Amino acid sequence: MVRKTKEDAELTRQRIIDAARAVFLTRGVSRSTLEHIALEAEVTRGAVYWHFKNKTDIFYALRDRAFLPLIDRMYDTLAIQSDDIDPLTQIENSLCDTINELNENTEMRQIYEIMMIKCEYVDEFATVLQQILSNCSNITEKIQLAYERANEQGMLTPTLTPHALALDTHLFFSGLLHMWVKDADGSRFRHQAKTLIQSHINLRRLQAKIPSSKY
Amino acid sequence: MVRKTKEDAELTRQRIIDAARAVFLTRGVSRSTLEHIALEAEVTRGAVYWHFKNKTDIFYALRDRAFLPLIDRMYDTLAIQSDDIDPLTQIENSLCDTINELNENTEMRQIYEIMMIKCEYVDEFATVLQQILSNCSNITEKIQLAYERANEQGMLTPTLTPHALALDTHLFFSGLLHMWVKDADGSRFRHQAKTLIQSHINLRRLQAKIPSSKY
DNA sequence: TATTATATACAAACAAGAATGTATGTAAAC
DNA sequence: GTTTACATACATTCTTGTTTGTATATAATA
Repeated sequence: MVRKTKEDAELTRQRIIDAARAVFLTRGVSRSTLEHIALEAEVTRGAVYWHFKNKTDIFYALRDRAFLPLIDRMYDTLAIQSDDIDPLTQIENSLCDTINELNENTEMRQIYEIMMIKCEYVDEFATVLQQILSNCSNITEKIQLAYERANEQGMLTPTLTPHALALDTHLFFSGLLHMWVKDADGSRFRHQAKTLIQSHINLRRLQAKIPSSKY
Repeated sequence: MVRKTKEDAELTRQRIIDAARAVFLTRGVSRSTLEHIALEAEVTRGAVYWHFKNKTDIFYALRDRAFLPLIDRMYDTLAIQSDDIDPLTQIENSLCDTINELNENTEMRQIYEIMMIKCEYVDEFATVLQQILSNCSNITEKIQLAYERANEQGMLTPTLTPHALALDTHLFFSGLLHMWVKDADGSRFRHQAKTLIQSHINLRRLQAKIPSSKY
């Protein structure tokens, strides 16, 4: 046997990554061995070592396949400036879109779960955290710009500055993502994630003046 | 040597727990061995095995020493009903108080860091997550009650229901805690945590009607 | 109170199994 | 013919749990 074509080799590589995802998810990154992964991928450790330097290398491959794309996507949808859609709805859509993707894309959902609650951020992994933080900063900036646009259009509560609103939104969404992931059975957060996002954004919309005494 | 008094034994037990905290923090829970912990505590593995069943047992001891107390404290400060302090300020104080405690109490801060980014929630640890989620639910309920009181006193924006507001606050604070922990150098979130909390609460306060055209 | 028995609080040694990385072998693609 | 894409075998290191040993605090007893 052995000595597959280039296409076959790429296929085994993907099989190993997929296997790693499954194994990481159930055993956590640290307790997963290359033997586990190889077994799941139906290859030997030899194949794994051929395609990857070590477990960390596989972890990074996993991250690149899902974590970064989703962040990029969020970044892009926020950066669009359109006259058709108001900035607040744009933020709302962007957040909802991310939740949607997690709902529909099993791979992405599982990788997020691994990175959030099945990985210890020490040594080689510590840098990953900083990268995530950095990406978050960029997103927050984009959100702030959207709030500024909303403000210029007079749609925003005057209570807080766009900067403060953006930070608050960022923290809200961070919390939501964490809870969304941890809420495995969906009873607490997953089923109402979109409602939560809508509420969060609505709180920022300038309310039509309600005549105080009428009604 | 050996055969210390009961007090001496309790002291070594504490030394082991403290050592575990230091080791977990730098190496992560999975990569920490009982040998590491014993070395840090200046005892042998024999002592560790005398006081604890295994590593998981030590982890739970750590959690009980800091994680649960802080949650309880938050719960208690939220549950107080006083006429002296308005409910919104009460929520604000409760959140700020928690952040304060993390700032001042190194042990608590480190244990939170371990539990948030240096631990993999699989197998024996998976249940811990569910317990945390459950505690969070209780806290959210208390926050909701406070918002309801604020509402009755007419201090609340009518935009959202107390329930929705409480969920939003919970998610905000979850996100803040996560970012606070990850922001090790303090440049992004730690230094402005209280400002963020104030902003978050201010957004809920019913604004004095601003004459729309004057200035 | 003095003596003895027993349980305590560890240290040290041991045994066994994992896990890792590397080295070697090999058949087929190029 | 050479390189690729693995499988197999090997050596080493790490960890863990258990077992054994032991000095002494403490309780029991006389």
